[in-house]
Amino acid sequence: MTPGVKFARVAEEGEVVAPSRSTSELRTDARRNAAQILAAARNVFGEHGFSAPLEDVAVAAGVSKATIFNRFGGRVGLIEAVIEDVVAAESQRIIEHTRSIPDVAERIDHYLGAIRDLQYRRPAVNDVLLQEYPHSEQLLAICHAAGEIYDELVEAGHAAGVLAPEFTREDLHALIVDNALALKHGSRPPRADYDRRTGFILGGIRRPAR
Amino acid sequence: MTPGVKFARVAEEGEVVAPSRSTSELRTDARRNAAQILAAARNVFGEHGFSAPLEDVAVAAGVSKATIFNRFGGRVGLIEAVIEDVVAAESQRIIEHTRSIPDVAERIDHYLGAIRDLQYRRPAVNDVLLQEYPHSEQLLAICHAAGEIYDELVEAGHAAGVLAPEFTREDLHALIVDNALALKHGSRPPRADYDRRTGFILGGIRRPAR
DNA sequence: TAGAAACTTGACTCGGTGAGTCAACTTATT
DNA sequence: AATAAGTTGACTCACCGAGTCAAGTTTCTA
Repeated sequence: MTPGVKFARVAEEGEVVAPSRSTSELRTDARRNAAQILAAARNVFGEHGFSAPLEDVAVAAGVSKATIFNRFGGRVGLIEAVIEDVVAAESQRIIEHTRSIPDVAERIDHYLGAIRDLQYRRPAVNDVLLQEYPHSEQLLAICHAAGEIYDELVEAGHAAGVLAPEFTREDLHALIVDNALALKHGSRPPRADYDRRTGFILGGIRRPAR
Repeated sequence: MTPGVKFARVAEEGEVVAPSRSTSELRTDARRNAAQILAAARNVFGEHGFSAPLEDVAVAAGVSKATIFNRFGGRVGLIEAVIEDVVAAESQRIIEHTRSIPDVAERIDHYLGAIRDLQYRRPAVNDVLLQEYPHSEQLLAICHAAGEIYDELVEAGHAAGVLAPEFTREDLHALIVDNALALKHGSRPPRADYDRRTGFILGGIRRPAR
């Protein structure tokens, strides 16, 4: 294959074009390497964020860095291939669960706690929040979903009188982004301290139910 | 003069050694340049923090970068020459004023507001907080003073029951450091938003007086 | 006012890090 | 075993500001 931009796509189940040999045109060793790279990327990106050196991913996959370029065209392609597993799925789950909580105050408490938990456990989430990486479809979808829940929570919170009336959706966003910056550039505090601080934040923006 | 580590000290008033020609051994052009560099450094560091390129300081001073090395030996020397004006004086003033407030709750509110104000106006403060620059005497003095007032405020706040009982001095430090990180690496919000958020933070850690 | 020392500076080198490339080699496939 | 696909070690490149130095300029002194 001519090396260059036209790198092969990794097998995805429902291959639309070329029905025969459905899963792939790749040679078996190449397919195996691609799978290993994906697995390694999920681990390494999940643990260290999307700015982790590709070299690290390669080593974890037992493969050379060049192979990542052959298969995925570089960092951007690799991120796109794993972002769903590393970030999108979990954040979607949080949003859904949040929506399923009937009590408004609890809903707010839950969302902030869950997001902050995710930020703590998955640095890659912070990379997404800080928009450090290229705007792919998934990225936009995630951000859109987040923007929606911000609005819902803030509006419902005001209506129910359980949120400080002057608290805006921008404040909520800032809260989360500032935390992303602190986690990304600072030292991560012990979990107990972090959770206690989550409590203080909530205490500052919530109001006791009427 | 042989260039190298033994760069000339800029004239300080009370020259202890060499009483004759008290203010300086420097040639007049060198003295003028040094003054311009100091002025430029106060501006540039004050506005962009201590990590601003020395090139920028040089340009602002109407001088070449090499001259900064001749006079101050590099970034560290230059920071030491201006840190008092850029950071130490103002933070000392805040601490003193804070101590002069009789009411504990007001004292806490004032300190947090004033520190956050300083962080917003003077990025260099954040560089100091984040310990990004060499540990000079002044640095240590500033940090020591800050540590003291943390303890005082938290202890007094607990005693008076105006601070959440589980709030620690580490929490206070984290609050301030996280804000430093957000300001340094993120986008600075409009002032009104920033101040509103200061209010939320206080609301989360304070308790109404008995 | 000339000679010497002090001072300045443009144009360099350097350093550390990680992205991205490619010619030569290896392996699967037919 | 021929061929094309795939892999890789070793490279270049870019970045970006710190720090250096030989050559030129200014001040000082006598």
